[in-house]
Amino acid sequence: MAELKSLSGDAYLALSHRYAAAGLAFGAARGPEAARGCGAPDLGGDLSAAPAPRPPAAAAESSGEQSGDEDDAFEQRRRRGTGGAADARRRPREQRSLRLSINARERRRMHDLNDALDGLRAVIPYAHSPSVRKLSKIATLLLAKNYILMQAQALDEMRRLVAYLNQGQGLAAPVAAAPLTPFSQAAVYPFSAGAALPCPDKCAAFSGTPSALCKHCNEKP
DNA sequence: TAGGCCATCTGGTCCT
DNA sequence: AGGACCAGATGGCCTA
Repeated sequence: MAELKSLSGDAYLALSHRYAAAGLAFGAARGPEAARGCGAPDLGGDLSAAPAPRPPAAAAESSGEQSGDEDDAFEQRRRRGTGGAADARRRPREQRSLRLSINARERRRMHDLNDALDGLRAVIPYAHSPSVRKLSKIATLLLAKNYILMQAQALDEMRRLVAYLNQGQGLAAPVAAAPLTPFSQAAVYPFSAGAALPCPDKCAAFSGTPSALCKHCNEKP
């Protein structure tokens, strides 16, 4: 997991593939179906599967129904008098109904959160095959963060490349370069007109390392 | 069996 | 007052 936290953009694809294909660190042998037997309601299971069976405590869901477990827990709290200050002012029946509605709301909220996480998983490039275990919540977030960083890095590199190409074609003037640069290139235009430094120097001037996207950077000296 | 991951319940806090 | 959000506690399921 630590590797996800410090992952650079460059390493993202390789790692995401690793997680997807091998399921490293997330339990390779765990199939998508096996992963969620656990009380995981609808969203707990894999995205396309039918809702997994629920445990008794979860069966009531938002219907406001009470399970036996929840009844017991409620009774225990009532006897202990740990219902909270607001509850203490209410009649038991009222307390209970309020508690149920709060629980249902919280359940809904968590389901919405899980929906959003599923949406995030859907757009993160990693293997979505049925044989691959679903990303955990934390892995989803970390992978998404690294994916964003990687995209930003690629975008930055593309900008530099476009700027370089424009200059090489004698289009160094910002006005002439504008049609080739979809973003506000003028503000970050890397080279002054007429500056004819060797390519690796130019690339290195902005990233500190030669660009992988620049053919000159990859040329043998 | 331990550890990871998860859903749910719960009380507290903040906001409208 | 009611709803949203949060974090801690608890218990279930699964894998190594």
